[in-house]
Amino acid sequence: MSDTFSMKTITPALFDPDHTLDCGQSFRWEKSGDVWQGIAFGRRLCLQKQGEQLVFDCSQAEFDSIWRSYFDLDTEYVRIRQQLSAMDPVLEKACAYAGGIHILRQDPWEALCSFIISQNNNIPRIKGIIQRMCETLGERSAEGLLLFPTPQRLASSSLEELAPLRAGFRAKYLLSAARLVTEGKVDLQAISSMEIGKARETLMLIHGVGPKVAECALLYGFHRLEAFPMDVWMKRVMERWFPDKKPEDFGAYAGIAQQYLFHYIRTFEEENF
DNA sequence: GTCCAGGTTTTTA
DNA sequence: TAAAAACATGGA
Repeated sequence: MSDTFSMKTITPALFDPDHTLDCGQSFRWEKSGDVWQGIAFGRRLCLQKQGEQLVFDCSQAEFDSIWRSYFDLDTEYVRIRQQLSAMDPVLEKACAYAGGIHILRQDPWEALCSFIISQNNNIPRIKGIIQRMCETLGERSAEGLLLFPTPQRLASSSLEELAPLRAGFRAKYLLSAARLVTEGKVDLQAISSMEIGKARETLMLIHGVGPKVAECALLYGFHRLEAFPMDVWMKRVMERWFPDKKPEDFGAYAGIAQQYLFHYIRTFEEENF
């Protein structure tokens, strides 16, 4: 954080980078000291809180063209939280607890790969595999930043070439994704505007993409806020607090409800309330 | 050594 | 069809 000239400071309503960048939706952000650092859409960003303010180490132009959208700063989370809170007392608590989380607008391809890797895996290892994937197959930007590998680069790799990633059985799933995407059988552009059932069906053409990974890709990669990933934690949430509810009962912002509840129960369990 | 990790595929009954 | 087991890897 040096050049004050290129700083962009904002005071967003309750947006919390700590919650947002460390809640298991993205895997290329690291915090050292008070500063978050990460790469997205070919740009690197340093970000830190200063009291109520949020300091972005970038120009106004870059903030407007990339980060405003990436951090989803124009979605009305205050209104959405009010709407969700009114639905249910537990959801109200989750909103109060985890309401600083925004659903990032990540690159669809990167999010898809990330959640293929996430299956039956833990977060430190997911981050490691993605890091090695970038080091092994990613190109460098003009500024020397390590970019996420393209589908084309991955599709032209053999299983042996992917061995250094130590992705285990997931390596063949990544290849399937890369091949179907480059062949156009899974058209990421088209998925963005598909009816959600059709979008799920299309993503699940990939060998190694089941309902949960498809749902994560839709929520975190395509910003489909009605998507509701049902993992082991969310199954506990549903059994314990919403035995008579189904994901679609949470409405158009089910995905946000899911993210808040996920964060809520995980902390809840860890701290042994 | 055993268990587990934001699941999916394959095998078995 | 539904329930187990297998799948790679590494940290606790």
